Amino acid sequence: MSASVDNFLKTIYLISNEVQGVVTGTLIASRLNISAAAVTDMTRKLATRGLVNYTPYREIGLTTTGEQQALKIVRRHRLWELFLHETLGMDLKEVHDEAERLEHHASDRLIDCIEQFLAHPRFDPHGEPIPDKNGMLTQIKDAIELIDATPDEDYIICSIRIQKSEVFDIFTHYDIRPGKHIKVVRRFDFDNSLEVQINNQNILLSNTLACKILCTKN
Amino acid sequence: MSASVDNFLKTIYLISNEVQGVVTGTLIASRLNISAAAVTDMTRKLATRGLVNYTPYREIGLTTTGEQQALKIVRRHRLWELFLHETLGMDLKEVHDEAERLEHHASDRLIDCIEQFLAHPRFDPHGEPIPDKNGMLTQIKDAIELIDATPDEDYIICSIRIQKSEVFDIFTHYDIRPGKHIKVVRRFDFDNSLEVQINNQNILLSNTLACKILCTKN
DNA sequence: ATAAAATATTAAGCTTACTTAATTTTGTAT
DNA sequence: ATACAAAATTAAGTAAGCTTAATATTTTAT
Repeated sequence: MSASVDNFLKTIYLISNEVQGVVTGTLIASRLNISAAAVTDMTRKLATRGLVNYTPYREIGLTTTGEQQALKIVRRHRLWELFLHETLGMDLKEVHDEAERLEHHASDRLIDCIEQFLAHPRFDPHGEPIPDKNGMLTQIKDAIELIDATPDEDYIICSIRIQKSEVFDIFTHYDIRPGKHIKVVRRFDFDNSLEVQINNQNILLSNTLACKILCTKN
Repeated sequence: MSASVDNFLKTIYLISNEVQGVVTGTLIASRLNISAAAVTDMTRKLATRGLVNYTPYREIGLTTTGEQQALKIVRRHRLWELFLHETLGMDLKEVHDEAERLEHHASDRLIDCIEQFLAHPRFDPHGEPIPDKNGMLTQIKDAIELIDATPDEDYIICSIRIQKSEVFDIFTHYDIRPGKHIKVVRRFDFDNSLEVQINNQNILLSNTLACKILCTKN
């Protein structure tokens, strides 16, 4: 698979997994910064390869094989992002573009090495789930707000809701971010705030903050 | 620069740095697995870009700019090889092919991160010198055999001479390999063997073994 | 010195992944 | 129902990086 094909499949996958994600040619074109004509060309080609379902003038969709391929690229992308950020200390703003290129040029073997090195992470640094080798991903839709977590059980943070920079600073300060383990130690009913354990520290979180943290049972 | 151009310049550089390295079109073609015609095409193109010196039917050479470019790719290749082996635990046999692809697709920024992560290494896992950001490299020709090292001074292993597998096993066992720091603690004149310090251990090396280790002063 | 071998070049053509411009189809608003 | 806008398609063309086959030049061996 070429990088172009990879990106094409990945883009269709990502669009169709957005809310109201309708995969139109113009949308693909604008995401990939190519012309609509190029999209038609590629779509026809990938249809003959059995990777996309295509009827002229109709919506474009992935076949099962196509989706598997797309998930493989998404997996590669998210593992690279996490690795670049976590291991090599690259800034969150830098990792996307870098991963965008590396995802096409690492062998399966290297991707496995990275996954192992990172101890089989389930979420990338943006909180997006990382598909496993079989394309399975921990659904964010199974996630709950930390405020609803069962006390004393181990959770993993999936993502943190879009936030103002001051709120962002609090999370950064306590190193509260996707992938981290977290446990509710105590609930304070009088103001619905929580005492949580994370990074071997106990921290008090207001109700507002606790609602911003999405997590899944470990 | 495209990957094709990168590889072309790198190949010329590597050939011309071999013993009796005469850069002929057929040699380039066979190293890159492309036709001789493709080599002529590329050579003409790169000549107009000022990267190679070209006179039809004559030997091909790099301009100063071309050599700088080549050194940049060599640097990337060797840093990747070391990183894949050292950090991600990939086998020495696997790292070349992997680095061969990654070298073209990492940003300068990522390469710097990797270099920093590895603490500015001077040799790759095969013992080849890694060009620094300015294209300077620690010359192997400045290297001496460990047997000739001044006692109590700090040396860095550059490379280890081609060896039988049993000898290889000894070096592997004591983790004696390129990039490692080593110091001669004592010389035994009666059999020209050495006691050396490496990896916080003192080890006895026969004269035969000590002659296989090439090193430079730190 | 010259023929044969080795090497390099030229010419023509291919594939991939695009482009723009013109045309067709579809969806929508009245 | 129909006109129009939006979207998709087709047609023709481009650049990079190759290929093979034919041709030219250089090197080597006698």
